[in-house]
Amino acid sequence: MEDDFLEGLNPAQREAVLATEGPCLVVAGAGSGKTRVLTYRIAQLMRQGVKPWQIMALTFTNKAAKEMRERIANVVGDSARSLWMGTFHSMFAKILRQEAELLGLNNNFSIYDTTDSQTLVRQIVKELGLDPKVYKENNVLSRISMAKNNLVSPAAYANDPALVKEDMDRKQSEIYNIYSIYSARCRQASALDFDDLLLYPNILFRDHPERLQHYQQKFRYILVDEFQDTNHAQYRIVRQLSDAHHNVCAVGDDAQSIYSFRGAEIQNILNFKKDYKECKIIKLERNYRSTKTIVNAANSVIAKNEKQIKKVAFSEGDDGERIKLIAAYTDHEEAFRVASSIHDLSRREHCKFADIAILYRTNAQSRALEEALRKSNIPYYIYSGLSFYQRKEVKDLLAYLRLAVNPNDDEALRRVINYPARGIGDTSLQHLQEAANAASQTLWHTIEDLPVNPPTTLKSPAIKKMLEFAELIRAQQRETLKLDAYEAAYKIALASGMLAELRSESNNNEGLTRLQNVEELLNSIKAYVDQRRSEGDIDDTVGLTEYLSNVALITDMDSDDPKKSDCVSMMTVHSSKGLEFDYVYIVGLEENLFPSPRSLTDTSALEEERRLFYVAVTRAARRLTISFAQSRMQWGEMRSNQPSRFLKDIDPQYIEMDARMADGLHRGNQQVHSARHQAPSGRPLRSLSSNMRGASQQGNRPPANSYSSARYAAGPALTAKQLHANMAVLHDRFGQGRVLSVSDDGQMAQVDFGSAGIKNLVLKFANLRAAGQ
DNA sequence: CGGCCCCGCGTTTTT
DNA sequence: CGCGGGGCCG
Repeated sequence: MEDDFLEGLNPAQREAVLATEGPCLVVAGAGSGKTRVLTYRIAQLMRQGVKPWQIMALTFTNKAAKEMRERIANVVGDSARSLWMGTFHSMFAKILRQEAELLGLNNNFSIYDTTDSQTLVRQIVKELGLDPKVYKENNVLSRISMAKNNLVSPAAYANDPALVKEDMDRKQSEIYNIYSIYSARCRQASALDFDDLLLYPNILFRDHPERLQHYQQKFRYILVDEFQDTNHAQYRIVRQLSDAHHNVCAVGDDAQSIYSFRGAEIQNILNFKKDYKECKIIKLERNYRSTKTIVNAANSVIAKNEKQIKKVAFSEGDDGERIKLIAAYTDHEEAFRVASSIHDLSRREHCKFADIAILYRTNAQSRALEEALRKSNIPYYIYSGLSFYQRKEVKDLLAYLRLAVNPNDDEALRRVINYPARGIGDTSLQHLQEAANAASQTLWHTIEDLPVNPPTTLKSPAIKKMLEFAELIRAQQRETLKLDAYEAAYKIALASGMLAELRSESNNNEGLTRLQNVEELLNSIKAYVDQRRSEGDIDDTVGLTEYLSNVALITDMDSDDPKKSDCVSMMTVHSSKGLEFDYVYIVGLEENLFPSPRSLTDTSALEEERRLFYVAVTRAARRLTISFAQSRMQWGEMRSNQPSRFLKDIDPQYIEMDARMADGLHRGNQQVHSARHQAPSGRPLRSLSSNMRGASQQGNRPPANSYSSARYAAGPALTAKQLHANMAVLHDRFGQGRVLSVSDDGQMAQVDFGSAGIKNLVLKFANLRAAGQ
């Protein structure tokens, strides 16, 4: 077994696994077995006797962390659980909760998501009487974010002539002021935004050297995945933490750096060898994913970029087919020809839909494609921008939960103080906010203070309603202490009136979906509680605080993969990073779309767009098809565009032309090389055979580990009336059980599931069925 | 206070 | 075209 350990790794991979001491940069091209190297490297460390809690492995997505943890567990077993492995944000949120006191934070701090931050900025802009058109929240927020990423405090911002001048030039001279108020408000509310989760560790290390030293000693080995995507704050954290032992391993691919608009700095990977003088550089250049054609074509594209680490990706696979081009007149036609091609692929080559992906530059492009796939009865799955956790009804319930844990969370309070409607309108809320601002207090404090200190602006009915609301929240706070997260959440959903409100609106499809989403959220909380309990590392209740600190950093990108439901995957190129598919369609290769219009004036932005295209191309394992349309519906009008310059970047020997293009029917595509042409692939769509299920799913997916399958299980769910003690029942997850008792109100039942334990189930969601003999 | 309508605006988005 | 926010009216 010991000897087998490194078997199946190529020399470069092996070197990367074994170079455990000292700084090390692993330049890992697309499909080069990067996760494998990281996994083995960690296993190797543990074989050398390093304890799992001395290793910190940082990723950018929960998904990547989860995948790696599972793979490591396969090699080293249970001890993988003690690794510090996760996203930058979740690892440092955990550390910040431990160090809260030193930083003047509350350890039950809330985490503001982007929407919370936006609302807060909008609110501040309004309060300052500034023009919201000049101070658009995303604009302002990206300035604030930039400042935080670069560790620039509000005071330092105001005193930085360069920053001030930039703002003056853009006629946004008040940004420093908004930033300052924004920070103060977050602090008051005991809330950290995403950037704070990276900023505060830096503050901790700066102001409390003994804590820095502590963590330097603790984390003897640090690994960072996707290093090309680190921003300055993350870079500083890694830099400082590794300063004692110098055991830092950065893994990444500069060619796949596509998040500069979020503050990622490609320089961090490009300069790594300057920053860590004695570092080893290992290049993983063999691509195990794609055909020679695809790898070579991708190389020819990326070669057009100036800024990069020189490397030669190569494939030992088949030559494979040349890249297919589809030239369409309109986006509509493009979509139908892609659908037709997918249909052929499935029928002639019997490939699975799950092995097919359609990638686009912008989410808006999915519409036409959806229509075409639906009409062709091709099942598809859209990785939508709007995640489950961003839906209003889900955020509303989460806001109640946040309040129960941290009532000073002003954004949460603002969100639900009048939902369901309890007669506290905008004006009252505004007056409350003014009073709060005058006293430099949170909304919650101000409400609690109302009996002693009522602002003259608030009328007594409004005050009464606010106090009632406060009592509701206090009651939840008290309850919460005794209950697990699921029980607490369910109580809150009931007591707040949310469930009643949603039920009353569930007579149409939309309303029903909202209700179901909330039920789904409750289910997922239950699943979370159960899972944590089954892991056994939580002895007593898994409370709301625990749950909330996790949920804030989760997106449903992390949950299930569409591969298991055999659907064509549709997503933006950005979301496709890290994934692979046998058959890939990249659509919309047109100027002003891909590359995007904003990138055209700036070389480095254009290089990033090219890297984005490189990412798209390298998702394909076996066959790549690229399409573009002469004109498309954009913002309600037809616009025409030239084929993308990136098509010209592909070495023509790897391209096979669409018949129609080769015939010269297409005008304005002189930039695209002609090539030997083949039989036409753009046959018109006929009505397609329809024994496939056209069950397209979209958006609105349940979170991971949810019981979503329960709803589709056979047999009607049992109601309280049908249940009696000792009755045998079936549960989708716990299996067969025996009813012990039903609660008086008929809402809950206690069921003994034998080895799975005795569970208190809420009948409405438990979906119990009679155990058939 | 709350609902409805109209206007403005519109990349990408791991956390 | 489709969404969200602000304004206006009941």
